[in-house]
Amino acid sequence: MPAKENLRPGGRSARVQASVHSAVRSLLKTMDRADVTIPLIAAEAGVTPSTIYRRWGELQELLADVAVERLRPDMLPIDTGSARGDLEVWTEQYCEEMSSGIGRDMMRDVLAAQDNANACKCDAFTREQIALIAERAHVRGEAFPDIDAVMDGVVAPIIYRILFGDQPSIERVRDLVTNVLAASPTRPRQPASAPISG
Amino acid sequence: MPAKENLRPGGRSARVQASVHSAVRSLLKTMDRADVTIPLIAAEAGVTPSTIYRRWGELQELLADVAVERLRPDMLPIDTGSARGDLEVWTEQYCEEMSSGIGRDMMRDVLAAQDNANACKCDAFTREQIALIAERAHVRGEAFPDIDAVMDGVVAPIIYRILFGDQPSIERVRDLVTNVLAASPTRPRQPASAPISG
DNA sequence: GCGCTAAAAGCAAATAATTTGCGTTAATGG
DNA sequence: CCATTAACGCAAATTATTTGCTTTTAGCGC
Repeated sequence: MPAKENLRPGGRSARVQASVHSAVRSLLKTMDRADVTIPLIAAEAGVTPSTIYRRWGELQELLADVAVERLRPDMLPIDTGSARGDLEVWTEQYCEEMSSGIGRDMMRDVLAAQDNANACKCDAFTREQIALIAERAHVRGEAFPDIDAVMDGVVAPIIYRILFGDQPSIERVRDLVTNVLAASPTRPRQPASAPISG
Repeated sequence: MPAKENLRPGGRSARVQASVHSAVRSLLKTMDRADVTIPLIAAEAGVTPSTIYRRWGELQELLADVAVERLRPDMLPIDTGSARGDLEVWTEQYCEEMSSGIGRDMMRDVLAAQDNANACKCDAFTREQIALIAERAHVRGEAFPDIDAVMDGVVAPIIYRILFGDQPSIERVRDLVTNVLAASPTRPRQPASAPISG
């Protein structure tokens, strides 16, 4: 159970959490993640190791906790004037960020933790960004696919490739965007009239 | 650096590796993975802990090593007589296996390791299975999409959802298969849409 | 504000995991 | 069969983790 923003968000507790997070970020900048230990973080943060052990349990949870904060989008998707442009630009940026060494590491930290709440959060962040683009498209009167379609057609392939070895090229990313925009123009979810049994 | 099948695959070394792997599998059956430690595995396997430390470095690598073996497909994709049937049945089975508690854990172990060679292996396993289905389709004279298209359109969405919180429903899995078969009938890579009757 | 309660932090001792140096075993190659 | 050396076992040294207890302080009713 990562403490995070539950239980007693007041003064000292919050200060300790901030200090620990900051220590982790700082250490990860200068050393290999394999060499980062809880006692080291504690020293850097100016707290005792047992505080970290009691709050986060193990290094993995703490790293996931820090990573998810860094994966939180810090800006609105760029408005290019068109849905296609918005999605293309956002996707390329997202892909670049995630396939960078830091992005990969953060994603791994989030997925490696026992608690998958952080992974869900990352998914939610991404959906929110896409929802913003979709909303803008709607306001403009443009067609835009379902969020799930974008997740399946664009986000999932990018993440899969990053996690399982490949680095998606920019051309492939553009293809993914093209395909998802071509496939489901505006309808919520209606795959086809198929002979559904059961 | 997981030792695995490099360097001196002979008698004793191989025996130790097998014993350690078996010990890990055995322990994971009866206890929570959070409680599995290297000294415990060593005791179960009848080796000294330092042997494990020297060969695998850390628990995470050993777990990844064991997990990738369990993720290796142990049978050919079922031949249903048609490409669609083959892909549907294989996909459903794959999805079920991966979204089970054990499948999830194994995938997490593979992704959590520093060394991403194991993750690449998993990807390769999946591609091989799909290649077999594709080949059968080819022999039958049926259209079949590019392997990459299947990875992007079917495998990636399933894995993404499993990793990031959702469990894909069987209906969605069927939709994914339907869409990928409809989209790119036989050509390597052509995002165009043509009403083709197979 | 003031004190009460308990959550969270600190400290230090106890326990457990990891690393390391060195001697031994046994796979590999000639 | 012998030489070479990777891999193992053992045990001591180091480092990380857990835990019992004390102290600090946030949250809350008055």
